[in-house]
Amino acid sequence: MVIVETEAYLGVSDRAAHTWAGRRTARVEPMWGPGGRAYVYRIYGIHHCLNVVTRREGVPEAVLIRAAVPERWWMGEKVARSALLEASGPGRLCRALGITAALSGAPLSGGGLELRRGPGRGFVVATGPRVGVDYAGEAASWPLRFAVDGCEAVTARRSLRRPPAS
DNA sequence: TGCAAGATTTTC
DNA sequence: AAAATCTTGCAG
Repeated sequence: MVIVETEAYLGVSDRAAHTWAGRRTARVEPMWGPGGRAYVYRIYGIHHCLNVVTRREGVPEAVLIRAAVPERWWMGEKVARSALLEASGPGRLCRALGITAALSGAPLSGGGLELRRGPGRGFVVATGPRVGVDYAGEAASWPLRFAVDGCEAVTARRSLRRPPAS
């Protein structure tokens, strides 16, 4: 799959982050570990969400993976609409990839998960506020969501903006 | 030990 | 627009 939508969560100063104000519980422990590992949590009792821990040990920042598309579609081939949207949304993405909380803390290479640089091809990255964090006060308006502009598998496209024309 | 709320998805 | 569904975190 090729990741097409992400959100950043900025450690202890980000009210929308699970590690806001230095929270450190068993659930978020992988966030506090070294980068390059997964942080997976269950949400609403039903779904799972996958994050990539990004910083060094002790700095709990991560990127939430919200949507991905099949490589074949990304390379221009046609795929069924159901397949295109199979990993659209953080919960569906985890279900499509078989990711559960059991993988929280696992390395993103060699540990059952494989994350690598995708085929970058002159796409436009749109930005906007993060989804579902209205409770986070000012942080709710921070433009920390990033997505491939115009991609149908990207969620909540209404709130996304293209970068200023160059 | 109990309860309110949630980084969502699906259906009415 | 609202339910489904249950874990986490915090209060007591």
